[in-house]
Amino acid sequence: MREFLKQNIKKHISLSDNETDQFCNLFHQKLIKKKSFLLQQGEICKFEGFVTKGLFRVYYNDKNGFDQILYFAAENWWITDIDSFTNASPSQLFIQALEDSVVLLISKDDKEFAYKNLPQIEKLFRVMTQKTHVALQRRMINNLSKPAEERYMEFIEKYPQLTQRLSNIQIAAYLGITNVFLSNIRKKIAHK
Amino acid sequence: MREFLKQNIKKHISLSDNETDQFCNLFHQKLIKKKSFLLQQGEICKFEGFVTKGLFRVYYNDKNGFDQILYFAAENWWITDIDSFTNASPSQLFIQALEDSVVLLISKDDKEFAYKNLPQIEKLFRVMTQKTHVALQRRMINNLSKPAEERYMEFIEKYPQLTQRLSNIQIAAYLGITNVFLSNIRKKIAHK
DNA sequence: CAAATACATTAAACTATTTTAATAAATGAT
DNA sequence: ATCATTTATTAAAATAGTTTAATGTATTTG
Repeated sequence: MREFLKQNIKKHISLSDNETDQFCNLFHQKLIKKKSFLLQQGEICKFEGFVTKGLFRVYYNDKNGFDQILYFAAENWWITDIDSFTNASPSQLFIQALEDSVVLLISKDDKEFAYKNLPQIEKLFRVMTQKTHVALQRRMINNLSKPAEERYMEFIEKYPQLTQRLSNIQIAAYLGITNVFLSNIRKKIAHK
Repeated sequence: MREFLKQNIKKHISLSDNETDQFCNLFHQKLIKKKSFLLQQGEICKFEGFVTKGLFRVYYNDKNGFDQILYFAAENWWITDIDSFTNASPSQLFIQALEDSVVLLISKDDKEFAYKNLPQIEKLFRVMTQKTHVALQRRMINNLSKPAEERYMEFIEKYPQLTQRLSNIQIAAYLGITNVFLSNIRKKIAHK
């Protein structure tokens, strides 16, 4: 369903229907089964994606085997490893479906084509990257200045629907704590 | 000295001399004395800046009075609170000179003017924002997956010149630890 | 140059978070 | 339906990092 993609684009910039169509036609749909990977550590990320159904986690697996989740992407979210994609360097990240999912993917060549031929697309990605960056900056401040309990409370408040769809293991990996410690936090909160 | 700015731009995109000049002429120079502020919490950030001399810290002061440094900006680095600047919202951040400094500033209106009249500027900021975002993403992974000692070692390795110019208090605030704990780490390292 | 302020180090007590391990409940696969 | 795997919880011991406070040294500032 490219409709969701079109709506999403128009949330960021104003774009003629014609240009919108041209751009959206560069995307190809792909189905990803639960637990399979859209990207694995060491691969070069060759796509930028838009989730139309399902849920992904984008994470880093450190040398102790510990997963650190950078972000989740459910319906209407974009996913890529922007580092690997833009620099054509081996990715440090995994992108895995946590549910049976559907994404619309655009290749690097087609994106370059869009930059050249659809002038507004440059603005679209400038604006989107800015927003993503602001979000990450806010999260960075949060992570560094607030204790885990507060971060957990804010997470379930901010993403109630996502909380339902995620295991506590995943939420802990996003918050940067162990699932054991998250369990303690939950117990403490429940007693209030 | 707009020369540094021009060189910096050409590191990101290719731009005609004419366009480069037009864009660079939109910047105004400002001198900032050591310890004074380019931006304070609560203000709306009305500029995007390029440091030609000196050193700044961009930081968040949390409710416990603890400083959390988002990044440093020395010569040839850009500074702004992109959140406050793009959304015209009150900033959560302080930007303070740690040395007597000089910056080139562009206002929001002039930047909008550039977006409209100098088509390549849209690309410039898309590319720069992408790079900034990649850097922050890498730092996020680092922060969450490595202990403070390792992060400190990597910091002094990656920014040896900056290390010389910064107090350990500032470095600790960047690493997200107390200066007391940094002192312990340094002692431990010295004994090796 | 003297006084005041900022900086770096150390120690001791404290708190947040991890690690390991065991158990029970929920979910998934054959 | 059954067996295996994943998930959530709990407890106990260990570790990373904070807090407070004291001390000496370096750096500013009047």
